[in-house]
Amino acid sequence: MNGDSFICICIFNMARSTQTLSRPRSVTDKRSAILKAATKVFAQKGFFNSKVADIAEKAKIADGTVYLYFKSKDEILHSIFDRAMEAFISEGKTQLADLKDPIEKLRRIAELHHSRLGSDRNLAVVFQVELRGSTKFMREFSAAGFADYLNIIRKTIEEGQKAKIFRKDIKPIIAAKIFYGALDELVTNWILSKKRYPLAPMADEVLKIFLKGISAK
Amino acid sequence: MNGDSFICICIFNMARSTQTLSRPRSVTDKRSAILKAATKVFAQKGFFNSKVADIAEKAKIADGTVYLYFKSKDEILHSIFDRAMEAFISEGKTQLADLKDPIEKLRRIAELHHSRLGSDRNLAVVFQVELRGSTKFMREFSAAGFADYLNIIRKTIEEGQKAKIFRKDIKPIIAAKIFYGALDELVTNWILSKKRYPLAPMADEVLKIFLKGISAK
Amino acid sequence: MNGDSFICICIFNMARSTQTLSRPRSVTDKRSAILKAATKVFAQKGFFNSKVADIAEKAKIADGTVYLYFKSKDEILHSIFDRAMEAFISEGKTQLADLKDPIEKLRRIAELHHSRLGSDRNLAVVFQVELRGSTKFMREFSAAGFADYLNIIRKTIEEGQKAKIFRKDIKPIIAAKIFYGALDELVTNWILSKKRYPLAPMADEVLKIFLKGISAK
Amino acid sequence: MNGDSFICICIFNMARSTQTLSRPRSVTDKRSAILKAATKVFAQKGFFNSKVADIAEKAKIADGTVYLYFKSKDEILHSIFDRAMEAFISEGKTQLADLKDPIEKLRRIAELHHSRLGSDRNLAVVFQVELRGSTKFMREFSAAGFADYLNIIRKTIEEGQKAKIFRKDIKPIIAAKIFYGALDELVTNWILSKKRYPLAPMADEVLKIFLKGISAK
DNA sequence: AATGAATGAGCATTCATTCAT
DNA sequence: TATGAATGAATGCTCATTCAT
Repeated sequence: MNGDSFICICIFNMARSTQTLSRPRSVTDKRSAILKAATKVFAQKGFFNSKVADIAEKAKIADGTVYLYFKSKDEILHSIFDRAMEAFISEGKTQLADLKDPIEKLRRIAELHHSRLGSDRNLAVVFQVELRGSTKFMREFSAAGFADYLNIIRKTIEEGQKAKIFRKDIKPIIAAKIFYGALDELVTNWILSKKRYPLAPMADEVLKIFLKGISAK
Repeated sequence: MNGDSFICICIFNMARSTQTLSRPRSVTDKRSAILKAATKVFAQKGFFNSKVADIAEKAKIADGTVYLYFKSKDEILHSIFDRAMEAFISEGKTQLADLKDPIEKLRRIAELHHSRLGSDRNLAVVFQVELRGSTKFMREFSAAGFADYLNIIRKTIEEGQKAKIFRKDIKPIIAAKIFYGALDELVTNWILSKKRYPLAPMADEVLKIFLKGISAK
Repeated sequence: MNGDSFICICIFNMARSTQTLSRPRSVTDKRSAILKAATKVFAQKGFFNSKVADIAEKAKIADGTVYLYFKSKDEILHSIFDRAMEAFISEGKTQLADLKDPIEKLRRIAELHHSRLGSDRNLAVVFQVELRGSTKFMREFSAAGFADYLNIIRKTIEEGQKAKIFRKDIKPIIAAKIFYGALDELVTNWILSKKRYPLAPMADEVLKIFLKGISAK
Repeated sequence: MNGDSFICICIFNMARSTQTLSRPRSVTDKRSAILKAATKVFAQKGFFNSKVADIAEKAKIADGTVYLYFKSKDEILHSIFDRAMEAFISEGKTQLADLKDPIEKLRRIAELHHSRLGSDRNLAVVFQVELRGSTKFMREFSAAGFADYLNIIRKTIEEGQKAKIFRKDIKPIIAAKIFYGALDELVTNWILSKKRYPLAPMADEVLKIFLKGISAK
């Protein structure tokens, strides 16, 4: 299943890049500008309270132009997710490729999770808050990249079990969700907090508990 | 004039209480019916896509009647949260009152968390999905009952640390968030899953990992 | 202030007494209370911005009770006009009855016009502003008591013409409108002015100009 | 104050015309079309009973388009008044500029007043009836152009007094209101009358009486 | 007569989307 | 491609009126 997903993503990336490369740079730039503007606007006002006109203004284009790049307001939200998730998973795989130790892998995942979202607050807000504003989106979200992400964690846990580093009495898929949930909650708290603090160090706290929690010793 | 008013008010109050006593059921029922209907509608369509008319229809009342019990559509969402959170925390405190062992307390919290949400899917959807659709609400949410909830967990962890059952090198407030995040993620997954499975057993999985993770041994 | 109102009501009741006597006192009182409350509310907020509930509250009765005395919100406005106009014309006729000199009659009319409206600001506001908010009402208004009022003035002018006191080259009906318009405008100005000054003395100014204007000399 | 207003109006007109000229004709036309349609609709149904949709329909545009030109239904009413009053006063000043004799000036004012309103019944209805439907508007109305108008009349009367043509025992500002009130009442009567007759000749009747009334002789 | 909870028609305004230029 | 004026469907909320008690 993991293999499948991997292939899937690869194909997807290829398809994407083909598309992207064949377009003049300005096209990509404008598309990017819209996504960036939308991320900011959605983060500030929320998806439902954001007007397409706000996005267009922030992207310094006319309202109608948005529709040359996206079919609808909904699609913009999707694209934000797609683009970020794609980059995220792709970078995750790259970073995990040279690691063997499951513990190190989980550490890398946690660090990546928090450093990524911690470095782009707007994106984080959209991920933690806006993407969850509708069951409709959540299902698609869940079905798409998110499942891939969970699978990477799950496989790592399974590897650890095979290597007798991790307990065998835990279910890898559930443990993966627990791991993800813990990381996720800290991001959400970070976003909603009035205090501004670095997110990255939080990853350690999760690891401290989770790794001991699933340790075979 | 003062005397008159006084009598007036007395009569008025009496009238009120008579009325209220003879009617409490219908008033309460109607309010409840609206909340129940709204929970269902919000769970199905999402808050922003739900019309007040939908709620009224499901509650079998006229549109305008909704506004005799709630000031706005927003207030309905708030009330759903308030009522559920209040009941949740109140029951939590009751159930924890007779427990001494921090481990048992955390177990009880986890079980309660999952059994409560697991027994009312609509409410769970609203909690997991709709309440997070806006930073605005999330902040209020966070500021209100949610903080109480986290505090209960945090204190329990602190107790465990004092009793030398739990590790001292973890920060209770962060550990509390991790615990909550883990439980929460399983609820979200349960909601979004196409498969229908009981939520309650998931609590054990969280406990298995978390308790070992924070154990002093 | 309480005393004033009381006298006011007494006068009013006397005028109405034919109708009124056949009804139990409480009925009349409640009807009056509603009209008084409505006059105040309409004067403050304007007819269209006034709620029936506001009127009921000010009259210290239940919303529904209003409809035991008036068929609709519109009818309340009508009744305010009818009652006041009736009282006004009736008093006018009484006061003019013992006068022979057309000049004295016009003087009496002008004084009455300004003293009446000048002594009840709320009523004046309703008369000058609210009653004119709809052509629909204006036509009925025009058709009803207002025509009577104009006729009294017109006849007086005609008398003066016959007595060779007033010019014959003016059309009585138009002169009557001019006289009325002049008086009316001063009332409107008085109402809208931020300054508070007595209205009654204004009548003299109108008379000074108008009487000379129509004088035969 | 009169001088100031004059300059003010001039500047305003210049600014207006610059703007207007730089816009494509269609923009101006659409704005005008809305105002014209609104005047008609308000005249027929009254402001509060008119729907924005009615105006849009009559102007042959979509409902939403109204809001590209006006911020609210209220603003439409204001604009009708502003535009008409501006044109009215501006034309009045022009026409009075070459006249010296105060009597001639008053004659011109009266004629202009009646010929203007007499030539656009819908506008007249809005002016006489709708604009007076709320104290709120009346105050603004009174504060704005209306005061200018009264001042023009007042100054003319003062000139006449200085020239010893008019009586010195009348207060110019009150006389101005009387003159205005007389003209105004005839307009209102004309509007409400079921008979259709020319309004303009009425001006003479007012002049006949008023000029004799304030004459020094 | 009196109440006031319930009704439901009614409407200003917004904003995603389209399309003529 | 890009524009932005125009569209018109969509909806939360109000409030005059009714009616069961």
